[in-house]
Order: sequence, then structure tokens, then C-alpha cells
Amino acid sequence: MHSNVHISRTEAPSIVQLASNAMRSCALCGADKACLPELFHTKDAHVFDKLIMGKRRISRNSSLCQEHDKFNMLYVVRFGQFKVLNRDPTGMLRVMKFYMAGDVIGMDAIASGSHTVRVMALENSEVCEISYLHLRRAMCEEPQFVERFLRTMSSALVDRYERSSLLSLASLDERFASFLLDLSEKYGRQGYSSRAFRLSMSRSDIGSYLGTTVETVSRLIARFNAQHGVSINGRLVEVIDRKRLQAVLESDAMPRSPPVQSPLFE
Amino acid sequence: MHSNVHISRTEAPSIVQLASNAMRSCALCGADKACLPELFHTKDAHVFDKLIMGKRRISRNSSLCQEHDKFNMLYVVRFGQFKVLNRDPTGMLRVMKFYMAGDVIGMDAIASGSHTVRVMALENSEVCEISYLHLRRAMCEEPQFVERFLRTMSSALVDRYERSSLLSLASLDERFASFLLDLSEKYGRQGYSSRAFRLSMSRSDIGSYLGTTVETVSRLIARFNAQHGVSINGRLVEVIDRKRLQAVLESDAMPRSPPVQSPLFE
DNA sequence: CGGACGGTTGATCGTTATCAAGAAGAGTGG
DNA sequence: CCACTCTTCTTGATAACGATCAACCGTCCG
Repeated sequence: MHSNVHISRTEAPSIVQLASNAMRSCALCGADKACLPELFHTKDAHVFDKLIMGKRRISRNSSLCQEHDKFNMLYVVRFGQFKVLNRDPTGMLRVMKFYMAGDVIGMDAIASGSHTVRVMALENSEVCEISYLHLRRAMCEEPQFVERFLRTMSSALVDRYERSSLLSLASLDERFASFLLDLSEKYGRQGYSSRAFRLSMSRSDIGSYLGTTVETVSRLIARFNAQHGVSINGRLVEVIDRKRLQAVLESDAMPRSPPVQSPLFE
Repeated sequence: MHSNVHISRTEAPSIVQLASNAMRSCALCGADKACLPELFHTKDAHVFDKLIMGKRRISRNSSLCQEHDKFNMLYVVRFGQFKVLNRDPTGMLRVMKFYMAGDVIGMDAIASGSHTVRVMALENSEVCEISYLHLRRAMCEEPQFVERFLRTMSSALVDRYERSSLLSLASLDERFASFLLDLSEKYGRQGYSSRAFRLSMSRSDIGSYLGTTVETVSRLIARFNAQHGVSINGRLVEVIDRKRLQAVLESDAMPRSPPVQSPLFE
């Protein structure tokens, strides 16, 4: 039935794979549109090329790095997807974040010199390795590089409130709608369809990310298919009626009451 | 009764206040022990001093910065405390983080050039203003400064998973225990007592941070006083039995304990 | 004094975790 | 290609936890 539902996601990478070992240049890399949205800039391409130490394949379900691994390299996702696992205060591993092409991995480790989270591939993936040592050296020589890297870290900071914000939502319907819309937007930005895409994570990954259980995710999906303008079949997602999906987030709307519980002032 | 429960927290700052306008040097600043745990390093003090553009007082319940404010300055908390408010996907403001002395504020804004969150003082507070322009200039001149700043941003990254981790915890008991232990540890690192301290945030701030309501926070406190080795009276917290508090988090840590599951009964 | 605010407590109801079982895929080896 | 197994996913029944609504208390402030 819906067994070969790959859409077009893996096509571009698969073409590039053959040449990938010989090809270090970002300018020539087939992934350049999706990749390095902040760090990369065409006029710096020659500088940046020197920093790419190599590429690394990570097969589905194996880890790019984990807690306590020594830190040498930053990684930029070339193609594929990853999940970030971190321990909650009771010691359970939870999914904190999903990475896609162009995302920079490893900046957490700069502070302590070793990685703080496990990063696991959701599908067969490839990353570019960037030597942190070389990057720092490059920053001394080309000061505009400093600014660029600071911006990259800064937007990672902003981004980290995302799941925290999502978990603030009282109802799971809101969380799930928010999750889907966010994914859709990310696929859109990558140049894929934001209307139809394939989930690369399991139901239990979704559950972990949303702060709930597999069973509830299953029920959410059933209910969203029936009521909220999407069609989720296996891992294939189709956004039938985006407005209806967005409405889940706006339903809470009490017309114009101050949404905060902080004192009025001014 | 417990009306003047200030413990010793504000003493050191209050001594410094008088001289604060004249005194820009980190080396002379009374807050130096608590402040700048990463960015500051004694041998760089002379460089760093040049970056401090001034100090700024923020009175209780007013904002240091908010969404869309233009970004010029980073701030380092000199004394006092702040909460960070961010909008969840439905538009409600939620408490994402509490800042204490030494924390660096504003790094989110580097990417976009404007602030992304509201930062509000929980008590009368003071920050050092650091010109981002000057900081970048300093980084060009003194390369080891780059490394230091990257480390500061990196540990901010690690830190941002904290609330996300906390909200992953299923039960509110776990979240609240985690919250208290974390606060206790932070006060300890600041040189104050980790056994007794004063909450500077309201119950509803706590509720927002923990992802619950004021009422539930109230009930949590009552129950924790009775059962979990703490005494919380108004805003005064005393950790009576730390192990008991920690035990709340360890309840389900190990693989298989012997609960009641047996189909046989007597 | 009255009103606003922060905090506590009570009663009720709904959402969601949990336990349990079964269905559907995916991988493996014959 | 099929039979087997293991994992992932779905569905059902039940109970508990926490949100919600509502009332009340104490404090601060004009």
C-alpha cells in the first residue's frame, strides 16, 4: 500500500554520495542549499572548505556521539536526520531535539571539552566534520568568521527554548499540532514539500519529545486524522487543511485577556 | 513572624552599591566571586574592564529587555534575580528560566540583532552592561577572549535543556523536587547557604516554570512540607533532609523493583 | 474602610498514564 | 516464498493525577 513512501527526500543526497569522498568543497556539495544556513556564506567558501576535515557516515540507529565523548569536531548534517537524547533528572533518556540537514551539532561540548548528549541517527545519514581547532584558528585570521559563528550559536540558543515552549502547552493536542506545524515548516525550508512528508522518527520518539507515551501518540494521530485536517498513515504525513491544524493552537483564545500572570505596570 | 526573612543574600551587594558608579573594575567589584564564572579570568581583568560600559539598576517587576528590543548590550547580573518570559505557541507568556548573579543575559539576541524574550527583575537588581561591539573588537585583539566567550555561550546551550528536562518528568513531585534541589545547588555555588534560602519568585512564577498552576504549587508545598524533608514557609525554604528530597527523583530509577504485581495473593 | 494581590484549601471533572492484549510491519533464515 | 520472531503500532478499560472553578484568608495600600 503505502510502502514506498519516500517522496523525494533522499534523492539529491544519493546522487552526491558517489563523489562525496573526493569532494570537500561546500561550493560543489550538492547539499549546499540546505546546509550551513548561517555559518556558510558564498564568499567565504574557500576559507570554509579548509575546515571540513572529512565526512562521516552514520547508519540508522547508531550514534554520532554520546555523553562524555571527547570533543574535537563539530558536525554539520549533510543529509539524514538525528535525534538528541538527554537524561532527565531521574536518569531516563528523553528526546530533546531533532536535527535535519544544515544543523550544526556539538556546540554544547565547547564548554566542557566533552559531549553532553547522545546524538543518534534516525536514518542513514552523513555529516561534515569540522575541526574545532581549525575553526578557532580561522576565526583569528578572518574576524568576520567570529561573528558568523557567534550568530550560529546564538540561534541555537533561541532554538533550545522550542521544546521547552512546546512542553509548556497544557494539552497534548496543542503540543502535537505545534510539532506537526513545526516539522512542516522545516521541510518547507529545506526545499521539500511542507504539505506531505515522511516522519523519520518512531512513535515512541515522538512521545518522548512531546512528553507523553506511545499509546497517547497513537490516539492523537487517530483523532487528528479524524478532526484536525491531517492524514497520517504510518510514517507518511499529509497536511490536508493547514488552517484547521493551526486552529488547534488558537482554540484556547479567550478574546482579549492578558495572557500573562505577571503584574501590570508601566 | 517570618517577615524579615532576608537571610544574608543582599548584604554584600548593598555595601557595594554606594561606590558602584565610580567603580567599573571587575577586580574591585564586590560581586566578583559570584559574577562572571566563565567569562571572567583574573589575568584578563584589565581587558574586561574596558568592556563594562556601565551599570544599570532594574527595580522589581520591571523589565531589563523584551521581545524586539534592539540589541546593543550584553548584561551580566551583578546582584538580584530575573525571570525570562517567552511566548509558547499559543501566545501565552511562560517562565523559561531564572537568572542569578553572574549569569550572562542577551546572547539570544546576537543572531537576529534584537531580543527574543522578556527579562524581568524579581527583586531590585543590578547588571553590568557590556557593549557587544566592544566585546567583538576585544575578541579580535585578544584571541583567548574568543575561546572564553564561546565557552560561555556553550554552557548557556547546555543549560537550556534544563527546563526541558524538568518538564519531561511525568510527575509534578519530581519536577518540584528537581526545582528545589537545583535552586539549592545554585545558592550554594553563589556562596550562600544551600540549606536555607529565600524564593524570590512568586508561586505563580514557580507554577509557570514547572508547567502547572498556582493551586497545584500550593498543594505541592503543603505535601512536601509534610513528607519530603523540606520546610517551606512563605518564601523561606529550608532543606531539612536532603536525601529524602532526592529520593523523590530516584523512585523509578532502577530496572525492576518488587512492587505488587503478583497475580497470587494471600 | 474597601479593593487588589498573593496564597491556601476544597470539590469536581477530564485528560492522560497505565496495564493489557492484539494487529501490523520489519527482519531473518529456511 | 513462506514461517517465525521481534519490534512497532494500535486499541480498549480503568484509575489517578492535576486543571478548573470557587471560596476564603492575610497583607499591603490608598
